[in-house]
Amino acid sequence: MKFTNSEENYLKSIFHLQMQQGNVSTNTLAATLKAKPASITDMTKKLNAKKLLHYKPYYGFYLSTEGRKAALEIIRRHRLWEAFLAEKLEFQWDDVHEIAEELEHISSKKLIDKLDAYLGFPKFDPHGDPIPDNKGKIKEPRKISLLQMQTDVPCIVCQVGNDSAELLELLKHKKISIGSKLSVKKRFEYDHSLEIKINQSLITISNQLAKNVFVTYES
Amino acid sequence: MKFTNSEENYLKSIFHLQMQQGNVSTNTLAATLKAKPASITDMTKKLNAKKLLHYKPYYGFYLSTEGRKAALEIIRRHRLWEAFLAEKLEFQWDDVHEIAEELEHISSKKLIDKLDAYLGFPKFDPHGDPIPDNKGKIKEPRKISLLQMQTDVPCIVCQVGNDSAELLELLKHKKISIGSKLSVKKRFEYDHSLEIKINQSLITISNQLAKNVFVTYES
DNA sequence: TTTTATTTTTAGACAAAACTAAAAATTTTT
DNA sequence: AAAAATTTTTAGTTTTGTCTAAAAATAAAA
Repeated sequence: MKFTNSEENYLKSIFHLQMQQGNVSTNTLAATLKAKPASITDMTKKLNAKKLLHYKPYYGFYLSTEGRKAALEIIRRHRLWEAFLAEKLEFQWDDVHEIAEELEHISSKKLIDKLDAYLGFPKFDPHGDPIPDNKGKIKEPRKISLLQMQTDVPCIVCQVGNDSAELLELLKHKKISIGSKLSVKKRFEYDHSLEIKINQSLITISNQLAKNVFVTYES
Repeated sequence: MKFTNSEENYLKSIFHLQMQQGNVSTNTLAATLKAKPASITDMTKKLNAKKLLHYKPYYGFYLSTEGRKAALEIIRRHRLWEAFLAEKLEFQWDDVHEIAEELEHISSKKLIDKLDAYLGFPKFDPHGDPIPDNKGKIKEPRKISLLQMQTDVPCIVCQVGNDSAELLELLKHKKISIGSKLSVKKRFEYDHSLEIKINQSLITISNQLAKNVFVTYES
C-alpha cells in the first residue's frame, strides 16, 4: 500500500510515541507533529478507516499490525538513508536527520533493498538505532522492560539475560521460552512489573525478570 | 528560493521543451505534463508572478534567467541521482528515471554537492545527458544548430568545429569568438539558418556555420 | 456529586493543485 | 473578410491537509 507523506509521518510518530511512552493521545501526537489537535483527529480518522490504527478516545491510539508494518518500513528507509549520508557522503552523524526526513518518503522497495545491500546490510544507523530488515524485523533484541508499550504489540522472545538456573526455572514455570509470542498488556508504575499476554493467558512478571527477557518484533 | 514539487516539474518541462522544440505553448506543456490546459494556465500564472518565466499568449512560455537557473538545478539533481543509482546501486541505466523523478525534489544543496563529490563529479548521466555543475553550467559544449531555442537563452561560445582558415575568416567577420555571448532569436525552417543576437546586434548565420559553433549555457 | 479543567471533536474556512464545462481570444481556412 | 477550427482562459468544483473557534465529552477537583 502507498501512503502520502503526511500519513507516513503520522504512522512514524505514533510508532515512536508508542515505544517511548506507551500511550499516544491526540494532544501528544499534536505536540510531536507540531499540528493542532483538530488536525490529528482528521488524519487519524483517515488512518483508522484504512485500518492502520486502533483508537479509544481518552485512552489512545495504537497501530494495527498493518500500521506497524508500514511504520517499520518508513523507519527502515529513514535509518538506511541516515547510514548512507553519514558513511558514504561524510555527513556528521548529527546532521543527517533532516535530510533523511525527506528521503524516507521515497517508497521504491527496490531502491531501499539495493541501498541496504550497498551499505552491507547495516544493523544500526549513525545514532545507534537499529535498522529494521527488509521484512520489517528489528534484529537487535530489546529488553521487554524497556519497550514501554501498553498495548498489543506482538513480540517474540529471542534471548534471555543469563543462564542462571534460577532464571531458567522461573522462565520454565511461566512457560516463557525462545520463540514464545507475547505482548505487553499493562505496566504498573509502583513496582515496574508487567502484565503480559502469552499462550492465550495473562501473567504478571516482575521488573527483574522483564529486564532479562529480550524480544524482537514481528513484522 | 524553494519550490513545490509541482512548480519544479513545470520548470523542468518548460526547460526541456524549450531545448527540444523551441516553442512551448499551453497545450504542449499540458501534453508533456499530462495535465489539462486549464491547469497549465493556473500554474504558469503563478510562475509568472514569481518571475520565473515570460509568456506571450499564442506564442509561448520561456524561462527567465531565474527560472532557467532553477531548472538547471533540478536537472542537476535528477542526473546526479541517476548516476548514483546506476553506478553505485547497480540499477539498469533504463531503470533509473522514475526513482530520480522523486529524488530530484530533495533540495538540500549540501546533499547534492556531497553526492556530486562522492560520484567524482561526473559530466554525464547514464543516458549520456550532461550534468550541470554546482553553478548550473553544463560543461558539454553543444552546437547552436542543435539547441533549438527560439528565445533569449544566453549562451557563451566555447569552441568552434575546426580551424580551417575559411571558417575562422567568417567568424572574424561576424565578430564571433570564444567567449562571445549570444542568444538565438529565430530559426528559419526553409534553410535552417539562424538569427542570433550578438554584441547588441542581430545577425544571420547559415546552418553550416551554426553546426560549427559550440556553446555552453550561462548559469 | 457538582463544578472545574482538560481533552477531543465538530463545523466551517483556506490554500494548493488539480479538474470540467463553457466562454473568449486568436489563428487558419474558405 | 467571414466562418471554422484551434488555443487559451475563466468560473466554478474537488481533494488533501491544514487551520480556528466553538461545542461536546470526559476526567479531575472541590
